Amino acid sequence: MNKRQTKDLLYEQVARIGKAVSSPKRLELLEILAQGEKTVDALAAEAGIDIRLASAHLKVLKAARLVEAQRDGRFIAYRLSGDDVSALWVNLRTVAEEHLVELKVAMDRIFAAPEKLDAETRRSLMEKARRGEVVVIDVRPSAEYDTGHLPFARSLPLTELKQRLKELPADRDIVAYCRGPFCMMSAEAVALLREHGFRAQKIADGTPEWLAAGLPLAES
Amino acid sequence: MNKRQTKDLLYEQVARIGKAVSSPKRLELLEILAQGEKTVDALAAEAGIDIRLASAHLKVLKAARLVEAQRDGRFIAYRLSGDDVSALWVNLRTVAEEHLVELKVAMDRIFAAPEKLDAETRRSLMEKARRGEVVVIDVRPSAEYDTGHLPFARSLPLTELKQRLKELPADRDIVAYCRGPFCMMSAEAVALLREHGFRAQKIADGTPEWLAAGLPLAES
DNA sequence: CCAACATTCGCACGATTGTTTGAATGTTGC
DNA sequence: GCAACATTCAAACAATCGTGCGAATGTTGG
Repeated sequence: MNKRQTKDLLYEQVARIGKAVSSPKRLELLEILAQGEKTVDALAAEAGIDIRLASAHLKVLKAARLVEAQRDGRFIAYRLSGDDVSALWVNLRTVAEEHLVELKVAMDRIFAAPEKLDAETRRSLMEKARRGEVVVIDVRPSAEYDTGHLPFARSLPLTELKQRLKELPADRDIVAYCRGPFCMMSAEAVALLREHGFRAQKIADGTPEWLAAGLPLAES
Repeated sequence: MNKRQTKDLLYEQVARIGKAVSSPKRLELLEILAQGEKTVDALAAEAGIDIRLASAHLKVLKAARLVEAQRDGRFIAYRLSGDDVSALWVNLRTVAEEHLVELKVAMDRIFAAPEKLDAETRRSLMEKARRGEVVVIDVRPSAEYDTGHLPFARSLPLTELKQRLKELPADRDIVAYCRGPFCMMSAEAVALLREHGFRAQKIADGTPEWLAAGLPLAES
């Protein structure tokens, strides 16, 4: 085998990963899976697609070894096959945000305040949360919180927020986060909190971004 | 616009990046461009494709804003549009190496000794090179060396190596590197050096890997 | 066996992609 | 205007993909 054929073979393998992440729906599935393992049912519902289409996309992702499946009773649970896959999603999205003007303007229009964090801000937020100066709330479904969450964050799912407002302090800053920059749950939470007189703001980070930045998550 | 349409729009933008990196040839072009800017001619020759096909692929990469073009006299030079693109290439290749068994066995077969480096080894290598305990040689074309190279590395292109063997010490370890894990130039250099009695070994890193690891490059 | 979850198959439609080839067109330096 | 580099166009072929839908098939727990 000559040099060219060898090279072609190598790049072809990497392109398998590229092909797997070349579909919007598959990217959405990856982001959802970055929040923890899910069943096909849950994934299809979350992504707004037919369960059979979800199954087909998952098959592609599995063939590229980006996800793995494990049967759990009557269900089959899918999960990312490693933290590096989560990091790849963050990397792809970051490159897109950085270079694609269309994405920039779309995000500016949807999310009024971006609240991107750098390494310094992340550490200082964690410090303030540890000292109780701010309250960090995780507004994702509690199952995703259980899989892993920001240190010192408490679980307060968006669906339960309205009923549990009294658990929050009115005299301290509240910081909400959800799945990441594309997720709208934290924005909705902040809107609701401000309506009720709380001092609330959101951050763009989710657990994948936190992890990709080399910071630790908390479990349970 | 409802929530679903909004989400679809966001993921669609990220998928533009995914589509751009879903072709083996485009990935090869990206890796070549990660070594420094090149003309269409040079890229086509390096990747072993027709100049018109290279032009078409570059058009796709430009549409995804992964590369930029600049006219320089009669030539048009292409370059990556940022270090994050180089990091994306490293990330994609790493995920592929980590998860795709086919790629693992192919690389084991081609490159006998992988010589992957971790953060610790990288720093210690740089230290030893600084103290002159080892000689680090960059066997890429000198133009690529000029764009950026590992600190304390000296340029010794593979094409000139045979004629310049007397410049190398016979009593010290020689470490060769080239474009990265997929590049075969350092392996060829090591084979040639050992034939002539030198103590030589290669490392898998190229400048993109060095950069992605957060380490500095040297210029000039 | 039944119910629930997941996958597969077949079929369809439209759309896109990669590649090759010949020819023409732009752009620049001289 | 000529030569050199780059891009575009047109045509053609094979191949793949996304999607949607109906139906069937596996697999598991009860």
